[in-house]
Amino acid sequence: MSARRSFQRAGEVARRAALIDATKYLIAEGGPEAATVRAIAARAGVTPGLIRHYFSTKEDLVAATHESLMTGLTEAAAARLDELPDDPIARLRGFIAASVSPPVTGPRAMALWAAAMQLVPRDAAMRRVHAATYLAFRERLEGLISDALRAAGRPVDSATIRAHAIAGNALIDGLWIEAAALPDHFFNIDLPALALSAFSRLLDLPLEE
Amino acid sequence: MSARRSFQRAGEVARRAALIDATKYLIAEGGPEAATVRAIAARAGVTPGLIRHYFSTKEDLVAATHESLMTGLTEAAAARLDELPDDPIARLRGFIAASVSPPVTGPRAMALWAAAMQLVPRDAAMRRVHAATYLAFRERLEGLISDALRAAGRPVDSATIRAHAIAGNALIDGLWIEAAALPDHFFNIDLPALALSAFSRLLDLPLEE
DNA sequence: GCCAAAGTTATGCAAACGTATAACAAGAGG
DNA sequence: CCTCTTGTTATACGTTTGCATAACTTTGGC
Repeated sequence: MSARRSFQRAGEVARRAALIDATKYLIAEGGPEAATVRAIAARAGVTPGLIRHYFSTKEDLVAATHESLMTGLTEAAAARLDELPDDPIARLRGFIAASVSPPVTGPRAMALWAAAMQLVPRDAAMRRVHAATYLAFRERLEGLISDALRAAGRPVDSATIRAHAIAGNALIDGLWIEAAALPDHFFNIDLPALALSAFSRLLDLPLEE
Repeated sequence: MSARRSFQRAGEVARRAALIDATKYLIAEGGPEAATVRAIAARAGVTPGLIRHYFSTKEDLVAATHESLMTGLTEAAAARLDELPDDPIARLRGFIAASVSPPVTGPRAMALWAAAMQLVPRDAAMRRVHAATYLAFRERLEGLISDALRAAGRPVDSATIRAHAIAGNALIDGLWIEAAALPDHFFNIDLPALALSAFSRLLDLPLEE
């Protein structure tokens, strides 16, 4: 009786990805309290015990989920970079526009991000992941800004560039957060155009088409 | 033995307020998962059963808490505006600086804000409250920007001012969120100075001292 | 001063939580 | 075809959770 459930081995990368995806889905859909080990396992098509086999604790899984989300957002913004020409200004323009366009914008990413931010102030692992991913994005932006200014024959002072990257990063973050939180109010606003216009004045460097 | 604990009747309004305050404190300090009925009751100086006497369910209490929080934040922000001097540029400068300074900055405010934001995408009531408070803040900023530009003898185009307010609001939000989330990376950065510098370029209007 | 109403406490319970441990079975190596 | 490894399931434990219920105690009205 009670035949043991049959299964297939999926390998570490696939299983970790499945568990992280399930966690993302559940948090986005029902908040962190909906992402119980049992619900995550059920959605990933495995039994709860397997979570412990790949993540030493649930906190680990949540931290890995946040890392996946943040790197995913950064990659989404940078994905089109390779398709762009070598022109540094066009590259900066594409990066900014992609950062405030779908799929980065969208209530799903927002809910996940907000859930993670709530843990950052008091969970050391989450803080570490967040610091690393935040800085990765900012340094990417900083490099693009530096290249663009240099190409425009502008002096490149590292402290100034750093300040530009911090402010620019904050501008991007604020824009996509607010747009995702209130889609109704931003539906008819051209967010990329607004972001590029603001960046142009921020850097005193024309970025609009 | 085990003498029953003595108590005083406090009335509905006082008890409800005490329970809501306790919930706020606990969520700010330890996140929603720290706000258990037992912890809330302990902090409010009552026993857990009393919560059920004033709120039919814990969800009721949490909803009442968020409503209290949001309206409180709006009132606090509005109150600050009246303390600023008459000079439009000084008013704008003071508003920006205050928006990226304590107590707005700080992990406590961040945790509360993140807890609320996380509910916005899937809770209609929260979305309504958030929209109202966000727009109230943005319109204040828009008015201050408009006054400052007018005082500087600059043309005031309403569409442009609106875009400036959206971008400025995003910049402020992004800055205080990131500073609150990663205090270690921002503790030696003069956030008000950075914000004012960025705003100066954004508006092409000198705001620094 | 007593009585009824209601505010408050005390106790208990069923369910769900994260985690630990052991049994099993699938798939690769020989 | 067999065997060993380990990915995976199954079961269980202790804790904590939200909630229900009954007992008690304060307070205001008569």
